[in-house]
Amino acid sequence: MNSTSLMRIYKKLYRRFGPQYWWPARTRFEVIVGTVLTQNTAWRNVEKAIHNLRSDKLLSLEKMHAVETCRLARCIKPAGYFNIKAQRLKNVVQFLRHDAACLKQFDTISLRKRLLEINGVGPETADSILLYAFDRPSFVVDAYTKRIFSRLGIVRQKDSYDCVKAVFENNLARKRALFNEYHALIVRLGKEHCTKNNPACTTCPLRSEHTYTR
DNA sequence: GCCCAGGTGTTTC
DNA sequence: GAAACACATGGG
Repeated sequence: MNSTSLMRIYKKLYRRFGPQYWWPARTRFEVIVGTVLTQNTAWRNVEKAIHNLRSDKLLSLEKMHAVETCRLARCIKPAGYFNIKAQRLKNVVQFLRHDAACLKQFDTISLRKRLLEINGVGPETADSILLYAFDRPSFVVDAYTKRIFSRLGIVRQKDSYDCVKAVFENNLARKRALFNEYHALIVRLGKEHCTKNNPACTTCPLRSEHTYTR
């Protein structure tokens, strides 16, 4: 594996799919809400939950802080795990209310550590918040990333989150815009070509990247 | 009815 | 550490 491979793959995806304009949300706060709601959940279900939150005018830091957790849970029901996610949203809101003002002074690594201290914010959620809400160059690894790049022989399925993240961050220019577009394109590819029971297909833009050893 | 989807925390070994 | 389990809805 080398840096050229990752950029070549990126360019193939970009040529095929074009810009993805991520994260799909109207505000930074909505981005953060989405990162929690989409945990192990199909995005279409997250959209229903976001719609409910918008209808109930809960898509702001102070409104979400003020609302009762059980009402928040009812609102986000379509996104699944609603009791847990309602509490997780409350935890994130609490963090933002106390620390939003001084977040700018932290470097990306320190900010990531602070985010990971929030119960309900794991590495992927933290990186998504950093990249898509805070404009920090922190590469996001998700299930699609592992599935696609392990099939390409670039990482292993058993590799840790931080290991896969390092492969990308150490072999790409540390640019927010690149990390943003790359992850978005991986998700686009994953949804259309790399679901669990669809390991390879003739229209996959990366079909020529597979090395078949036997 | 079963499998899957842009994870995370807790428990247990 | 890492494996097993709980958390839950909606679409294919």
